[in-house]
Amino acid sequence: MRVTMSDVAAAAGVNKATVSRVLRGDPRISSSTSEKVWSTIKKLGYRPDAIARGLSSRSSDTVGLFFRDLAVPWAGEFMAGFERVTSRQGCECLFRSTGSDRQQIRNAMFRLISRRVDGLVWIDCLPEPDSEVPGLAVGLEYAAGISVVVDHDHAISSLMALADGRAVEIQQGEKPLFPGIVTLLPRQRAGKSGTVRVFDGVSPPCCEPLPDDAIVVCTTRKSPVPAKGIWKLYWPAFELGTLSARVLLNTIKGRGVRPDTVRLLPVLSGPA
Amino acid sequence: MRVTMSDVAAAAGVNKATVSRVLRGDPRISSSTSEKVWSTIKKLGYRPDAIARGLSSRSSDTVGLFFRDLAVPWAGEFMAGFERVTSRQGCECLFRSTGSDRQQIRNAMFRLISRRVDGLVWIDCLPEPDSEVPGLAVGLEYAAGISVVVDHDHAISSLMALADGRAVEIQQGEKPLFPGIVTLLPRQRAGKSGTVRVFDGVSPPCCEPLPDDAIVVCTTRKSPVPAKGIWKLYWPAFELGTLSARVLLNTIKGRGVRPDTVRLLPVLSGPA
DNA sequence: TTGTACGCGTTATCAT
DNA sequence: ATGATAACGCGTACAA
Repeated sequence: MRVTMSDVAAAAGVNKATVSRVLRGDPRISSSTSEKVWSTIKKLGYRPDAIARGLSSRSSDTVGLFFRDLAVPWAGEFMAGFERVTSRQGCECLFRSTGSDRQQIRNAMFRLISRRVDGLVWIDCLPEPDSEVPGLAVGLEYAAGISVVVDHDHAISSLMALADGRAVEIQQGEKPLFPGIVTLLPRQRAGKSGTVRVFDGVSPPCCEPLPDDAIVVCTTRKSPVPAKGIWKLYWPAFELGTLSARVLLNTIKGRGVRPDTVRLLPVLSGPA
Repeated sequence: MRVTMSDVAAAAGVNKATVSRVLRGDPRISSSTSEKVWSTIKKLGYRPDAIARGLSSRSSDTVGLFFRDLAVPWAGEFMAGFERVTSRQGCECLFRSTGSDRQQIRNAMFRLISRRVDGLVWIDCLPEPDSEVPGLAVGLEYAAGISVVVDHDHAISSLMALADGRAVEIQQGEKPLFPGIVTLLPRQRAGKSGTVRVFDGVSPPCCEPLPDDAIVVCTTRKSPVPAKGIWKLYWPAFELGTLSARVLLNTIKGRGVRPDTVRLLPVLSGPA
């Protein structure tokens, strides 16, 4: 049988409520009682039960992550960042891969809500309006609420600066890191010879750029390192995770977060 | 206020216990009562509370995933596979990135146990012995329990078959998919000219192989597609996820699973 | 077939 | 500063 709070209370000769207060660090507990309780806690190897706590406190220190598609290469890195922040706050994370079917998404959402999640993160999909808990959109802008996104404009600026008059060509695969970024490319003539070739979601065909050319691959920090001599446009997956976690936790705690969009800057970095 | 089981019972004019039985599909409930209860459930929009259920049933329909390093490119794909199976069974998944520090790992473990997880998956790290719940090792073999791994021997066989007398060279990056596979390579002379060059965790330097050569990249299904003309050795991340989930759920349900190692075969597939 | 009553482990609200 | 006790929402023997 597991050691419960009652066991501790009995062994320490105090009331359950007192134990609870000691655990929560209630200031109006005498240091003698506190020590007594703590020592019995350690002696008995007591560990609080998060489920029971959730039942009576009506919240669970748990958040849910909804991915439209979990099977993207940056998912792990994002979650790593997210988890780093939440775990320090004693908060656990559930995840779901939802796909695009609205009904399935809602089913998944209700399941998590029945788990009393304190908040939901919607990654590359739009928050359902009636989620009953604080929500945060990641990747897609969401005018009706809070969202964290990567700044595509800044990516374009960096590329144009690198091009410095040369032509810029962007090639994207099925699952690009910067979806739709091509439409942001200015429609101007190249003033210099040479081309900046950008590969997003596809491997570059060759790694030795021609003399005037520059090759840029879009990648996350932890992806397998591409060969030398090429530029990297980092899509900040990890940072997106840590930032999302901070924003969500603040929202949950009710720290003044109003509907807004937070933008993260992708970093263009030179060849090794 | 949320709709609870008592509300449904009161509205339907029956006892809480009856509602509970209807929900669990207890056969000894009259169909008339059952219909009555179901209709009130829908009318009131009642949704069962998983936390409360967990408290009284002493289990939570939740499992935990421990990654030594969550920030690997295949993490999402693995989780997608895992989640596909668990979600169909009404089971939710928590995740943690633990790193290699033993104490931190144990802390995280105790946190999840206090959440009453029904089982734990240890991805690329060894299960702690006193986890109190069923465990499953993924990636690393774990003699003392159940593990699911990718068959490195089979990978080598496939490569040797492809080489067919040519030399085989394997280059690995910091985070290879097949760690340690180089040591499995047979130490025999090449009988033919040409080389099979294998890249695991690093991008191939060039994508147009020499006439006699063959280029192989180790990858998962959903990674950005490498250029044409090269072979792929698939590391079955998604399948590893689905299989792990099945094995773990069976273990939890106590379906005869004895200490054993399940091996998944990587697939070597020709150039597009 | 259905109702009663207690237990699950904690938090919170009264008292004292 | 601490104790007693009632929620919290559900599962489940046991009774009817």
